[in-house]
Amino acid sequence: MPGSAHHTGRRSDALTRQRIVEAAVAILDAEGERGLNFRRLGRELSTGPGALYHHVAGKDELLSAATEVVLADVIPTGDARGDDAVREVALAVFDAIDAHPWAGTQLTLTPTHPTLLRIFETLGGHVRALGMPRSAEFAAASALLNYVLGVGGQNAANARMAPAGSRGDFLGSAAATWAQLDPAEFPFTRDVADQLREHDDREQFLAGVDLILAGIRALGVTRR
Amino acid sequence: MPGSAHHTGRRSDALTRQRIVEAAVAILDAEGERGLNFRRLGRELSTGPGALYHHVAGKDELLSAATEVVLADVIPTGDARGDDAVREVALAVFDAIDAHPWAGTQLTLTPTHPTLLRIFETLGGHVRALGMPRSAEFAAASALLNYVLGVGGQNAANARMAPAGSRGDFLGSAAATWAQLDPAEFPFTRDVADQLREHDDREQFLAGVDLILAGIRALGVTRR
DNA sequence: ACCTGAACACCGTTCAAGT
DNA sequence: ACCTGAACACCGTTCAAGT
Repeated sequence: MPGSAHHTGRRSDALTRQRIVEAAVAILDAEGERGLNFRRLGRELSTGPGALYHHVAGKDELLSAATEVVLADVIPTGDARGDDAVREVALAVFDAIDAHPWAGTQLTLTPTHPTLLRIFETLGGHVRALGMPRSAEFAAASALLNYVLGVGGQNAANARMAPAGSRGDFLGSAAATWAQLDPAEFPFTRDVADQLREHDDREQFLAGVDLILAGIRALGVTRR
Repeated sequence: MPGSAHHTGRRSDALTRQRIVEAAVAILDAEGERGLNFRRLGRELSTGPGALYHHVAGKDELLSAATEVVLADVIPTGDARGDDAVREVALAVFDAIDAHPWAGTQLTLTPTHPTLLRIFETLGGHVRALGMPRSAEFAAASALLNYVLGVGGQNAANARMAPAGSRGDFLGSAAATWAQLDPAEFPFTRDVADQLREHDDREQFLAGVDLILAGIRALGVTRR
């Protein structure tokens, strides 16, 4: 933090793109997509809504920038290889969306988001290292990305329905609903109601990643 | 409409929930989420926006009902078994979302949508028939559903960016962008740019389903 | 009971006027 | 150049008044 000696209040700081995006992230984390609007954001930064347009193009760009902020640094660039490397990347994205559900919504809504490209590249690199035929790499990396985004989107939607720490209640009542379904029409869902109540989202997410990884080995890997 | 003494408007039929939902589907199919609003819908049905609230609770319920209309009947209840049955269900959902992208967005946004329960049940029933251990069935069915929803969400987002028949151009220019990426930073994505241009969405979707199915066989099937 | 459409409460965005 | 906030154009929803 270089610069000014007097640090008396936030009003003394100039309005910058970075401060706007950070304030947006704070509002989004605290209240979700619904809480963010330009009047509210202006109030938070002690200015009017119009001022923000000197630094961001509009709401879409603001949401995109906020998503970038919370996702850009989470993709691991460690030295893990093979299945573990894929798991590590997938989990990092899962955890980031779990912490910032609105970012998950955003990613599923904007297929051109720069962060998606970086996730795809990282997954693809690790998939390539598994030794599939070239012709199957693209499909495998896409499958992993789409699965991660699918879970992220559902996670974000669930967070919207059970915002606070009411997650347990939400799962519990959903499980109760499942348990009371007509056994003739919903035999499977009824049977797994207990597993819904007790399951761990993160573990189950990883189980899905492992399923795809096992499929890659079974279908695609050149002999080892 | 000559001779009509009591009915002064030009509306030929009474306003019903079904007619409203059908008109909404028509607008959504023609112009996407952006084209649907209560004033427009009222105009289409020769009435004011307020009249619609006598038949639908609000916009959320209207979108939910519209999604149900285009997805309820597509889930196959045929006599396919095993992997083919799973593929059939997944493809049916894929095709429905491909034909009505806004419905894909809706499904990824509302995890409690009744259609999701039916898709989950159907997938789960077919997964169970594969003979996995009970403890793994829930995770496998969830993985399939999340993958289907992930692809559906991305598909819907792509449709929003390339609305008309401009899909080829969209893919082409995306592939061109990928081909020009920095080979040091994006080696994988750069290499698969050609595959992006030439790939078939439906085939690639099915490849992902097959990956998960192969994983189920490799990891979970009881028969050894 | 059903319908009507003006009115209300928002919210993204613009722009003339200020510093 | 940057900021301000009133104003504009929407849009979901409500409601008093009509049939």
